[in-house]
Amino acid sequence: MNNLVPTRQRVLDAALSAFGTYGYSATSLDALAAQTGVRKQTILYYFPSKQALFDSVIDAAAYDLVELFEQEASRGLTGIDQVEAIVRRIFRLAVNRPELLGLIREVTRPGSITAGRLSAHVGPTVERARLFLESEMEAGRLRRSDPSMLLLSLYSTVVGVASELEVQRAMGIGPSRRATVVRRAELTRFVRAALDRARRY
Amino acid sequence: MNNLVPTRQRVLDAALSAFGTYGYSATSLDALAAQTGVRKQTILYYFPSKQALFDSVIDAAAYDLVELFEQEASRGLTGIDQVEAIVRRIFRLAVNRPELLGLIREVTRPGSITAGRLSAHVGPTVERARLFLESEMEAGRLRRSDPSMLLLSLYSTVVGVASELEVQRAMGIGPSRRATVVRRAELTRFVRAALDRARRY
DNA sequence: AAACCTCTCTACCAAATGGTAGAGAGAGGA
DNA sequence: TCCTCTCTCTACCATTTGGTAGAGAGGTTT
Repeated sequence: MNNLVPTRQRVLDAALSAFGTYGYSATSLDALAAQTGVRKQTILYYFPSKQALFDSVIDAAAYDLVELFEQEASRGLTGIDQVEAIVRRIFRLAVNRPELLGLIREVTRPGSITAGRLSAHVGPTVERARLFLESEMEAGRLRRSDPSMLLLSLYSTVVGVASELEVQRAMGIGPSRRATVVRRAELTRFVRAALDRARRY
Repeated sequence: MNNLVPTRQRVLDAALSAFGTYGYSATSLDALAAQTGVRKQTILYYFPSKQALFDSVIDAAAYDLVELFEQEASRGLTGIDQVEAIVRRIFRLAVNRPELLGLIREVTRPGSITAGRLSAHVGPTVERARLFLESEMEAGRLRRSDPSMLLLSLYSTVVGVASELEVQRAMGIGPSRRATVVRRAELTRFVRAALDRARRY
């Protein structure tokens, strides 16, 4: 069929999308096969089992994430500017590839099977981010606090605001282009306010 | 068996726990039945289908949530103090009943089937929270911004920090009692910093 | 006692699911 | 030409899943 993209990659793409949107259990190999325009056994030719496919999907997603971070971090910004640049990047990611963040949610859920795999990939990048925050605090460019905790707060806030579409709907925030822009602007202000070093307590 | 708690309630409890931890698809009625010490058909006697059971679970969870909020909001605190009280409450909830927040995640996921049901229940409470933030901004007790967006940011941050255990592990934050206390304290500082009205831009 | 209601059970079932076995088609090298 | 390797297919299978049908036990009402 579509020979521009090799079958294996097409399966991987469809799997990322489905796992990230509906979750591991709610995604069947048959559905995946139908979506890819191939038979289920073709999938099982490239990936020995559903779990193996999931692992490969995680690997691919982790690669994309790490690359995104390293690329953004290599521009040499400092303090809040660097944080804001990352926030913008994640936001764009949430708009363009919501399944990717959905997949992370799926992997990091409490009852997850494959907990450690993602951490193993992104671990060094997380550590790098932590060190960055720490040194920026040291240099007085960020409010002083526990860097790990700050990272966790940032992660929760950014990924949540960027991807919790259903919650947004419940809060009366539309999915329009304009609302998205406002959302990002407000998120940036929120993060800036939380990070700014000029505190009085 | 356990006749202190009626069967229907025991099924509901087990279902909330399982759905919130593993998700809807990953939870089978058989597993639920085994956990409750009852046959699958007994479950289907009380709830005509799996989906109906899920709906009932959502109703129950929404009731608990709304009650928690109304109770906390009726104490008449103002400004950041009120926000902080709610944050503490949600944090306690995340520690004591993590499945409940997990269930919300499950319901609000993009590919969710039963999206509207939860919103219908918590809608008025959300609106009340929004009005509170708005009036507190008006009174100059909170940093001025879009109340809906602020609510979203708060929600994401608090629920995330409170319940993203796996992410925390990846960031080197242990699950110990002490770490939990630190986590809440840091979260409070983060939120306070973001909400405090004394901004310079 | 008879009828009824509430609750839980055993016995099934059709469909979907992840996975196995192996055939066939096509390309390329010997 | 023949062989081999890569890839996708058809055919099949055991298990699990949500759900139906209906019996039986125990209590309450008539």
